[in-house]
Amino acid sequence: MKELVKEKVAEVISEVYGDDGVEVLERASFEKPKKKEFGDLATNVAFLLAKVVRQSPGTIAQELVRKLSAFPEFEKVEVAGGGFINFTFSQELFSRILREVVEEKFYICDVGRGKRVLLEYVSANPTGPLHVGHGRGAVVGDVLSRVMKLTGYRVEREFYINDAGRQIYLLGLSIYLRAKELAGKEVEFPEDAYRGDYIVEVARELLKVKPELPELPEDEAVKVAAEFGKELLLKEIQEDLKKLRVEFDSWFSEKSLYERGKVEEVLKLLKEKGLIYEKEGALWLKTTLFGDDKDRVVRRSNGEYTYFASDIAYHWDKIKRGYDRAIDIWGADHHGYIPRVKAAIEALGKSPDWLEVILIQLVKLFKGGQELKMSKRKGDFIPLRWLMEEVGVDAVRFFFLLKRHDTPLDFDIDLALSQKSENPVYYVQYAHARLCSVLDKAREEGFRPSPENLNLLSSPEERELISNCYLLRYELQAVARKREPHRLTYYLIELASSLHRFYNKHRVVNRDERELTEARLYLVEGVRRTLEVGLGILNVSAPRRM
RNA sequence: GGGCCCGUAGCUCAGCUGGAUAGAGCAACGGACUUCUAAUCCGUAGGUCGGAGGUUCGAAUCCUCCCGGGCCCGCCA
Repeated sequence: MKELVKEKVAEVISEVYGDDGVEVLERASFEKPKKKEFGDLATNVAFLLAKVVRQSPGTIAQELVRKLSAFPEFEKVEVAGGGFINFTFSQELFSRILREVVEEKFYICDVGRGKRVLLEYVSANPTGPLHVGHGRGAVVGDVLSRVMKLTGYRVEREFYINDAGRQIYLLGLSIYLRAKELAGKEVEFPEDAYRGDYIVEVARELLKVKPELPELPEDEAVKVAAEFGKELLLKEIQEDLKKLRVEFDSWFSEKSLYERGKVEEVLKLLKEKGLIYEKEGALWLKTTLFGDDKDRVVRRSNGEYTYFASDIAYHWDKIKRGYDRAIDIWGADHHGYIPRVKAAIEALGKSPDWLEVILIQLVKLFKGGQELKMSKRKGDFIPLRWLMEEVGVDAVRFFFLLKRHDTPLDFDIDLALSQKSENPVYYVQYAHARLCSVLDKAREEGFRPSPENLNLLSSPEERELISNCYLLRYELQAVARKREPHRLTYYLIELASSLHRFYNKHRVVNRDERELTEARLYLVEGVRRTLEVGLGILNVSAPRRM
């Protein structure tokens, strides 16, 4: 409907002010007004036009309104607030919108224009199980990818596996030491080793297939343990993600970058550009030339490459794969890392804006008013799997999207388990179940949804519902453009709320009024469908019965 | 010390490419079930949008400074 109104406004503006006026339309807002007295849609074009044609917003608005009133799609067009133009849609237009909601994929669009986007998320080290923070990033990435696809982007989803470097060595060492311990030997555990109980489990598994491990020379044993642990833990990560209903198109191995010589290759390239120098035995990249605070080491004086080096190679690989844009989703504690990666991208000849980084803030778990603490170092962090089992995947996914990704999230486990309206997941799911129940009941009584008399749906509650359904289209656009998937949960809560409001005020099935009943059933089907689609994008179930 | 993020109702937060009288949920109080799911709805109360300046027709939103909170500043990842 925004498109339709915009079209009519463009027509009128070009008639009155010529093509200069039409340009401001791109910047103008077409929004649902906050107050329902202001009609169904409002625009601020007159304010913007005022600067171009040098007349007062009020005068311009008057002029536009005079012509816009002629269109049959609008019941009323008026000026308010000194220059806003408020549109009240005709009943005929509402009927048209509802038919689209029921019969078409009204929520998809092409604002992405087929742009290719690489979305990288989770990318947890295969050195331990996923914790709840990873889960939040996973859900944000997953839902964002779905929405971007629906809005016309070509999205590929990737998980970067940090299967090289020091943390993998430490993983191997930790498993090896635990295995020795299990074999009854005294061991000393270094400070930076992984201490979680899962390491003992991995060691136990490894001993089953390789009982001689504790007797092997340490170098060899650590290597074996690292390889074994890495694969086992990666498999567990993949299982957790599957359980969380999060998918990827590709799994990119850091180690493969070394094996294919990609790290050396990209450093050579940067060296040829004169951006790498040697100091104190180490190799440095001149990231300060591109806005970083200081230059960064890419190869340490002991000959080992840093994590940054392989990350440069990784992003170089992304660049070469030809994406229009790359989006990385990281934990907020990595924010200090952004300038150097962007610097590297610029050093490689790409605009730093090509890479967008979305930061995911901390998740804190609360139960009985008490915070459940986590700390990865000590190994007593809260595993994502535990949370999924505790509250269910629907609640986990929905709750992770209840706040903007860059604000810390307090996850209330008691609330997630509650089966009352205070729990937003139940609130939305209940709306869907309720509608299914109405449709079933109506069918039993011989009523069918019908688009024959939609003009009967003229109450404020009905008009509001129709327009809220169609809003999904614009919410998805906003989610994609701003990269803010949490908007979708807020939208669904609002839609459910307007449904419950309608339901309490109007009876749907009424034997004495067949035409109205069937029109309302058509509306009910439209709302049900919209809820189903919205929950489907969140990948949260839409139950028929609760 | 430098950088990033945040500060909106008692609590948890939406709203931020400037727009009309700043919203929701929870908590509090008062109502609505012989009728399609009360797992719901309606109403009341609750605010110097951290503070001060600036930009302009208009600022919670943009800019500057200050206050308060979190995170990051390694030849770790």
